[in-house]
Amino acid sequence: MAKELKDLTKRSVDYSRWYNELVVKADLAEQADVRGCMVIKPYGYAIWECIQQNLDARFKATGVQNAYFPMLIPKSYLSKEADHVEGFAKECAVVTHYRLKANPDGDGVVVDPAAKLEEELIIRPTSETTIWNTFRGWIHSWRDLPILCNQWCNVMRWEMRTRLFLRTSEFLWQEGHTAHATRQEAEDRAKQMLEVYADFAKDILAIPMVRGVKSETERFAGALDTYTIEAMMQDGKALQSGTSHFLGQNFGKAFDVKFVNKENKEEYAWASSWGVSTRLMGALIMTHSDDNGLVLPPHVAPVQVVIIPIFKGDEVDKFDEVLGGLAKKLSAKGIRVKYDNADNKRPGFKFADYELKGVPIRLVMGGRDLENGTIELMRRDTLEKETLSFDGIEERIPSLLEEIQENIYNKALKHREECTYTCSNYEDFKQRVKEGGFFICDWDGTAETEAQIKADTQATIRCIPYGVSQENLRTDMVSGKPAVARVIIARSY
RNA sequence: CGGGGCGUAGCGCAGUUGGUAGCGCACCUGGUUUGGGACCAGGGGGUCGCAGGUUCGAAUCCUGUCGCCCCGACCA
Repeated sequence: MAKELKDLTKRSVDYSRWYNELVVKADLAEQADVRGCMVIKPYGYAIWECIQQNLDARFKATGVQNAYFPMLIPKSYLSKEADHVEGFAKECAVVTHYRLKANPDGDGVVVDPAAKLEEELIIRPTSETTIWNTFRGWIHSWRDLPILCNQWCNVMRWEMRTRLFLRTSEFLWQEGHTAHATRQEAEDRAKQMLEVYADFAKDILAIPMVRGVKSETERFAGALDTYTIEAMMQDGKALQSGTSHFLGQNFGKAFDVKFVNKENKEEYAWASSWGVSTRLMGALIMTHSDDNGLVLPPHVAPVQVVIIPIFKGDEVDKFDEVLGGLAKKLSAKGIRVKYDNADNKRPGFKFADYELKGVPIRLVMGGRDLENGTIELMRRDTLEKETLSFDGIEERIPSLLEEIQENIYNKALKHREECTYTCSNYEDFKQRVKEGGFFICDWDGTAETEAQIKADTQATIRCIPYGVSQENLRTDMVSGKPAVARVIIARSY
């Protein structure tokens, strides 16, 4: 595996094949038999749970509460917001019948034509419509606002081409939906949640995110503004990792959600929505992995420390006592630790396997160490080995985990910075953008220019980034017209 | 929906001018091993995607059909 991966990355011929192999071999997920769908395996799901728990706590700290809305949406709801339906209509799975019957011409079952639904139901591609239809009954007065709701669920979008974690027909996500009495409040909430996402990505996933605003063509269907966090993968491509939308009164109007304000006047409610999905798993994998497999930042690693004894025959008892005790001490410190004394796998196999799975720290003790009172420590991020005194080793682990977390983040940040360029010559741009990287360019603000760039290079405007000066704008490199914004352009997943 | 490719054991593949269906990994049994993915011996497992056709004989040739993968358009 390691060798195969190495060859692939070295040649850089097929980053996506490397990615696919890694996802499968590291036991994260596999392609389901059902078209475009994915089976998330227990190890992959453990990482997702860690993401869920941490994000959920952050949402709640901002006053958000969890709720659940139905998976099936009547077709008529979807047609109420014009832009929204246009954006999603092409990728909806539709339920038309509610019953099967025995096949009269042979084996198996067939759809019972008598069980045709009067109104078709759509499997949710996102829940704005059904939630705003529900909000109508919840919102009457300014005193009912704001409503800050989130749901963890699955959604379905019938994508033409799918890729494990990055784009599957069905995916797991959270979608937050808020209703507010004022435009300002809704807009602030959309921006606030983007910050929550960016902080989470940095603190937990060790992924540096570019925050910014989408151009009109890249905006969510039905939004007035879409805010985004964009990460750079190791091949220099961008990955949109989370979005937050200011929806204005579009859904308030479409679903007739009105309230009486403090001045006793009727007004439509203002909305935001925001989401991140299992795509974050893809971001995690493609940001940090190396030739030996996955590299997990300690804060998302289901196993942070693995302890492996090397023993002959029935010597295992001696190690169980010493290393079992160490495992207990570490887990008393809140560290997720695994003691692997299985005798059906050789040590070399275990080393390679835990590296493949990205476990941040490995502790190994053999007969020599037992005599000398030492233990070998290896950190996954640098692959460096060190022999340390066994006594007090547990004191060193927590700070080392933090150090690893930070190092992984800094590595990713450095890579992004090294692959971010400013560019004002279109011929030069066309050559270089193929190789990947973020290109900071001045843009004339027109969709024509965006379309031209996409047609020539497959690259798109990722966002108008925060933290990049918008002063002294020059001319657009494509049209030569005066620029209205400084944007990041890149090829993306 | 366009352009390319592939369907042979659980997975990855070979199979020449048509002639007894094979290899590696995984699996099972026994033994020796165990400081970087162990070795030896033995064993089980396949209507060659499906349906027709040509032929004494088809995984192989022909026709049809179904499914999957890759590259585009669509997209978090």
